Amino acid sequence: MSAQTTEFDPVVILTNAFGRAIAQALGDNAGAADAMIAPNKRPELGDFQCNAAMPLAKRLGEPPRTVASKILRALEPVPIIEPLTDADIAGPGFINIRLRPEAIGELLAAFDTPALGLVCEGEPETVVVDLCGVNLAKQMHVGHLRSMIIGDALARIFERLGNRTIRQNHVGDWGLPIAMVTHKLQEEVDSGRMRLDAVTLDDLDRLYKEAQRDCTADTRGLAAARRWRMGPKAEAELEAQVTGAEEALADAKQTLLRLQRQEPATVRIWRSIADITMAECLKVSEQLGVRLSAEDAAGESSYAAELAGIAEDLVSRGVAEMSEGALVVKVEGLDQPCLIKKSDGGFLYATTDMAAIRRRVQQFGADRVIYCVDSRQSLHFAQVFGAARRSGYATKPGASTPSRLEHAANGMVLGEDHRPFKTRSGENVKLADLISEAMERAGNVVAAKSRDLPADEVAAIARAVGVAAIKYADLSNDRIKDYVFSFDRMLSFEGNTGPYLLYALVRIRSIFRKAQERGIGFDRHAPILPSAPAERALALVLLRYPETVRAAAKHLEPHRLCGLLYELATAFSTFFDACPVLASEGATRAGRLRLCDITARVLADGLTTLGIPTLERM
RNA sequence: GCGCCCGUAGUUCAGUUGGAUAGAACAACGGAUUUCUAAUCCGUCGGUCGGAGGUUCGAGUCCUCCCGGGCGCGCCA
Repeated sequence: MSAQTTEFDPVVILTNAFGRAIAQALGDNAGAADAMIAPNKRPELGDFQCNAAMPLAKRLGEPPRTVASKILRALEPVPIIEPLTDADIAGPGFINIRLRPEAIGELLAAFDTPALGLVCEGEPETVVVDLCGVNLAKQMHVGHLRSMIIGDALARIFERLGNRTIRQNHVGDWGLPIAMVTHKLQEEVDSGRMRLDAVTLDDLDRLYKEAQRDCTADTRGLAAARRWRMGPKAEAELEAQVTGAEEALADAKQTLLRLQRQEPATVRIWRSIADITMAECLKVSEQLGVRLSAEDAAGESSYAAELAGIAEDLVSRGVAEMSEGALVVKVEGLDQPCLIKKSDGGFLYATTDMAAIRRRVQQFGADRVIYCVDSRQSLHFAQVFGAARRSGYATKPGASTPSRLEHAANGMVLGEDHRPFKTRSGENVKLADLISEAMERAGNVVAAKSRDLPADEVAAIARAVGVAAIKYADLSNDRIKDYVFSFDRMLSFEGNTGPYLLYALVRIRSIFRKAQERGIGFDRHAPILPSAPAERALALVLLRYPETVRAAAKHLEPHRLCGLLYELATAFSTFFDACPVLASEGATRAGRLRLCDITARVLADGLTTLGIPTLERM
């Protein structure tokens, strides 16, 4: 497949050519040696380099430069490169490779298709992406930000590569904490203090915290008061608190039972809580340009009816066993087993996750399930994945091996003080507030820089710039690491930021607008003849696009694509500065226009693949 | 106590399967605009890659130990 004449990726062409040369020169001794072709570390020496001679030399017991020389003698002519001689062997045995100038234009022309080199390889897979994970009755905060942004980007990357994706929002909508707040809201409504149709998410957030507090008995405080003889008044107060908490907890448990029995009055309250929370969640998704719909929500409640059956199934097949009164599934390689059922008969979130895996793999047909969740859950997922594989829930009907279950763990969002991102008073920052602040700040900058644009367009630009800033700042960092959130840095519009990428794109758009104004036509088949260093450099970055998208998918790392797009924007900016497009003439102008067009399409495609909005002007 | 993750320039971050002289950006300083958006470009300055051993022709990358930071560790979700 890679030997097609339409191949545009010089790495692939060189890998094949050098692979054949290695096999011919060194025979079986070389085995299936990789040609180790890479972009040249030192551009002044060449465009690419072959690093294969050194490891082969070790295996063959010959000096590496001798091996390199043999490879070169066995190398059949490669049309895209300048002829190689021993003079191109450098250092311990690097082979420096330089593309012919015309070849770069030809490769780029082969790359210049609507698909931009990204065709589906092999069978498309069904990929389930678990993202967002919002909890009922709680404001969304920065903790959800990364899961949503990274999850959406990964889903888009898989879609771009031709796979079928299913987004799943594993909503925390079940269990005792939800019952607590349901009960609390019921009390507020019953007493007439609140009207169900006027409840806001802020109200729920407050009630949630109050319910938590109501249900937490201060038994340690009471014990301490008795031990230190703090007086009858203090003891009585604490006793009343503990009694009250026990009652509240009992009420909550009753509410949970009523929910499980689907009692209409209780379900009505719960449904309101769910509706209010999900409306906010979808609003935030929409603002951020995260593709997440109401249909993608599969809450814990949707699995509740399956849990008992799962426990029975696991016991009957000998997968689960009793341990210290609880039902567990032991997982090879882990000290702690996966807890399926508490000694009091209740189920845990691991049980729900097992049910989710079963549905995703066996019902949805997932070949891969990717969890975009906080890295703190890594032990939990190791347990659940292990238990799911053991139980067969992770295996598609008729398949012989389990589907791939992967935790795309993300680090935390930190404030500039390197502590978890909070408000000054120590509260979680509401995601809605964070987004509106980004847009407001972006609006200030846009209004200051783009005075000649109409007000409504400025507002639209500000929204796009704010979202691009937030999302690019998140995506361009290594997913696994904590990252430091800074409005000033992400909106500075300088350096490695979302706005910088957008700026590169709008500058290209502007060239084409000007071209049209001046009656300069665009020939999308014009020969590309990169002669200036900036043109060569830009072309070589463009050719790396498809492989970079694939690498981002392979490693579940969107920041690889961010890095390439930043390099592309930088290469274009340098080109823009050094190579006049419209002021040039003839073939040069036509070729440069086409180079601009391809650059704009790759930039836009890359940004869209990451879920970052694009712009015509800014 | 056990486990996982992280440690790279003053700051924020890249660094591909182990490949040449570890790269950007910000900050600081100096330049560039009668020309397509200067929200830009070019240059200068800045590093014992947490430390010590080891494997290797070659280590930021792999192994061992140590230091520092974060997170997690059966009946919460």
